[in-house]
Amino acid sequence: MESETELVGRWRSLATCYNEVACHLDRELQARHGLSMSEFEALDRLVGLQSEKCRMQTLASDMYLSQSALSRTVARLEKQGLVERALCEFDRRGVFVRVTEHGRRLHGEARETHLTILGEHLAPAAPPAVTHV
Amino acid sequence: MESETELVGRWRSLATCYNEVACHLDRELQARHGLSMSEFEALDRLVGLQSEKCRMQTLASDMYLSQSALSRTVARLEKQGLVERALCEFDRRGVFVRVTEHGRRLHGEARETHLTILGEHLAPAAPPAVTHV
DNA sequence: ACGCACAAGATTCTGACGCATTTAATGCGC
DNA sequence: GCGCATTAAATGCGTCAGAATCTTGTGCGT
Repeated sequence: MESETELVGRWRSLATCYNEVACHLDRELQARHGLSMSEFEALDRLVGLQSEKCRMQTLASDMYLSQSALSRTVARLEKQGLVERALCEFDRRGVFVRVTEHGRRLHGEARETHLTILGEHLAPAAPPAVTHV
Repeated sequence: MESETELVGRWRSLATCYNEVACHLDRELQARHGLSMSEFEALDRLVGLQSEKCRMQTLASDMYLSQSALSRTVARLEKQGLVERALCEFDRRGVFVRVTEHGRRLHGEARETHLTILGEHLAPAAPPAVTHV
């Protein structure tokens, strides 16, 4: 069993750590590639897929984004020419999202930044020998 | 050294975990006490202080909030009668924030919810082997 | 073929944040 | 005492997220 104080402490460090990384990630991705964190993540997941197309829904549930937020995120990506929306011919309610060549290229560049930032700001918390402060 | 994949994996689980907890926290605090996460945190820190008053600045730097966000958060809390702003007589630029009785009472109630949610959603994520989903 | 319940996305509305700017007060040099 | 750089906090503005709502399309029952 764990004391309430420890529980709260764990939560606070988790939050601090997350915010720290998220903040740097967002700032750098924006500065160097003009991408927000959500935009990068969407791109990242799309590129990581086997199939080249993906339904909106699928993406939304994978990412921690509401359906409406994803819709707008994809809209922004589309406006930048990084992804394309394509209607599904079999079920015209459905919308497929596909990364464009430009999107792939930008993702490749942004991935470097992403990894760098993670390395810099996430690493120190890593070691399994948890010297719990 | 750690593989890139692991690094990204660690980041994703950190993010998922944080979002999971934050989402539940926010939802429950809002539903049961009408407080947002930032509002609760501000209240929590204020109540936890030795002295009963605190400068805006101090609060802002403790919390992961920008100065402007804090200003607005305190404004909301004030509107609900949970805190009061008071001018500092020695440095009239400064503003003190103080929890009201009402604020203390609500904080006491919300703290229970806070702890419950943390217990439910933070605890299981502790082990380093994060079995995602 | 028609109607109706339901599903996928888009859209609208509201609220919060960050950035940049503004207002007001301090204190330092002269 | 008077200007000027600096600091504390507030505020206008643009952007983004979530909730609720709207639109369009599907598929089933008759």
